[in-house]
Amino acid sequence: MNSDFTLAIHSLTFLALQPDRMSTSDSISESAGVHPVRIRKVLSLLKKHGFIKSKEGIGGGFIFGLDLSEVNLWDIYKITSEGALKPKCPESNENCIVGANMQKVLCSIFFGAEEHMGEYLKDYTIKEVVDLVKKSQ
Amino acid sequence: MNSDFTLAIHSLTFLALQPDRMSTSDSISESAGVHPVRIRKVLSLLKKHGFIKSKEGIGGGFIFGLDLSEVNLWDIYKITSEGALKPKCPESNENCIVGANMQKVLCSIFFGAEEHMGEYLKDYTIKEVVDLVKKSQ
DNA sequence: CAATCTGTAATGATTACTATTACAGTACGT
DNA sequence: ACGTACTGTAATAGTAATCATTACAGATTG
Repeated sequence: MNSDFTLAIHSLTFLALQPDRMSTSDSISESAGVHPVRIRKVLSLLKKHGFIKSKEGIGGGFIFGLDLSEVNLWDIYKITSEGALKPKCPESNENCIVGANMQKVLCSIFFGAEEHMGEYLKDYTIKEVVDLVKKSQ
Repeated sequence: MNSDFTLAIHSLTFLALQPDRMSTSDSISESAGVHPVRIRKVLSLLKKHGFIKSKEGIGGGFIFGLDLSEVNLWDIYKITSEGALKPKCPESNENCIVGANMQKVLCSIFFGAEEHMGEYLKDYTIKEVVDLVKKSQ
C-alpha cells in the first residue's frame, strides 16, 4: 500500500485543527514531511469527493468542508487505496485446476477481507483521530 | 503487499490436491506462473513453521504436514505478510502536534485493522480454499 | 500586474519486488 | 562410489511501484 491513505488522514487531521482558516499545501507538507505537490495531489482527490474545499490565490489553501464526525477512515480508504489489499497475481497455468481457478477464489476472499476491514475503519472518524492525537500529546 | 501470501496459498492448495506424493518446486511454479526459486523461498518459510515437509534428492519435493483444516489463511498471512497493511510513514515534523503524534496513532489503528482482518481470514482454512477451487471449476 | 496560492503533467530518483544465475547440500538408484 | 534430481540459499540483475522535484498554467487578491 502506498501512503496516500495515511497522508490523507494526516492532512484532514491537520485541517481539523485549523477550522477557521485555510491551510496551504506547504504548511501541511511541512507537518507530514513530504513534498507539497504530493499533498496537493491527495487533497485534490479529497476535494473531488467533497470532504474539503480549496481556494487558489493569496490567502487560499484548504479547509474542511464537512463536520469532522461525518468523515470516517473507510471513506478515505475507499478513495485513496481501494483494492490495495489484493496483490497482483501473475498469469497462472490454465491447464492446472489450481492455476486456473485460484485467482478468482483469491479475489473474492481478498474482496471480503477488505470489506471486513472496512467495518473496522468505519468506527474511526476524523474527530476520533483528532482526539487520539490530542490525547497522545 | 507482495505476493508471498498468495503464492503460499496457491502452493498449499496445490499440495492439498496431491496428498499422496511429493510435489517439486518446478511443478508448483508451473501452476503458479512464477520462478521455482521463488516457490522454494516461500515454501521454506512454511516448512519452518511446520505446515509442510520437504525432502531433497530424487523423488523429493514438498508435501503437506498437517490436516488441511488445521491451516487457515490468518496463519499464513502472519508468516508471509504481517505488517503489510501499515505503510511506512515518512519522518514527520516533531514540532507539530499532528506530525509528532500521528504516527503512533496510525500505527495502533493499522494494527487493529490487521487484527480485525485476521478474524475474517481465520474463517478460511486450506480445506475451504480447496473446496472453492474445485467448485469454481 | 505582481505576488501567492492551487492544479497537474512530466521527468528523474529511489526503493520494493521479482526473475535469474550459481552453486552447495542431500537423497536415491545403479 | 558416482551421476542424477531434488532442496536451500545467496548474489545479481531486471522491472515496477513509489516518491521527489521541476515546470508551468490558472485563479485570486491587493
